[in-house]
Amino acid sequence: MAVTGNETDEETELAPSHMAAATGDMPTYQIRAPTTALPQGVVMAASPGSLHSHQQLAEEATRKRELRLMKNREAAKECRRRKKEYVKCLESRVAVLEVQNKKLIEELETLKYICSPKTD
DNA sequence: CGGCCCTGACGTCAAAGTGC
DNA sequence: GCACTTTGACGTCAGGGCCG
Repeated sequence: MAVTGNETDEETELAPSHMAAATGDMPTYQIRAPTTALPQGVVMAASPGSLHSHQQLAEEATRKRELRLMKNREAAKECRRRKKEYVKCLESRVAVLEVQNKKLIEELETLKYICSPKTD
């Protein structure tokens, strides 16, 4: 997956694509998986182009709807899974940055002390 | 342009938590 | 123990983006 030039090493984390559009600087966590096999129980349409009665058309519509709902169900699960992963990723990054920030503050205090003029 | 995928929003449900 | 609230997972819909 090609991430558009975000150079910081730790910036491989995921971000919602539409949020990325909003903020303009976050990589996407949307990963287009290769088209997966249909879950069990899915039967593909039969005989396109054959004559259809009203009932057949209705059944076809129902079948299509159920197939769409099932696919969307799976997509929603996957979407939530990725989102949780993304949040975890952000949380761990926050933890790292907090430690880093603390160290920098300590370093600053040390340098201030070293550089301060001695008054006695 | 139609079909498909992704995801935010919303409603529902069950389990866990809380105050009484 | 019970009523109420919170939390997490789920299914569905709507709408935008992508691709052939």
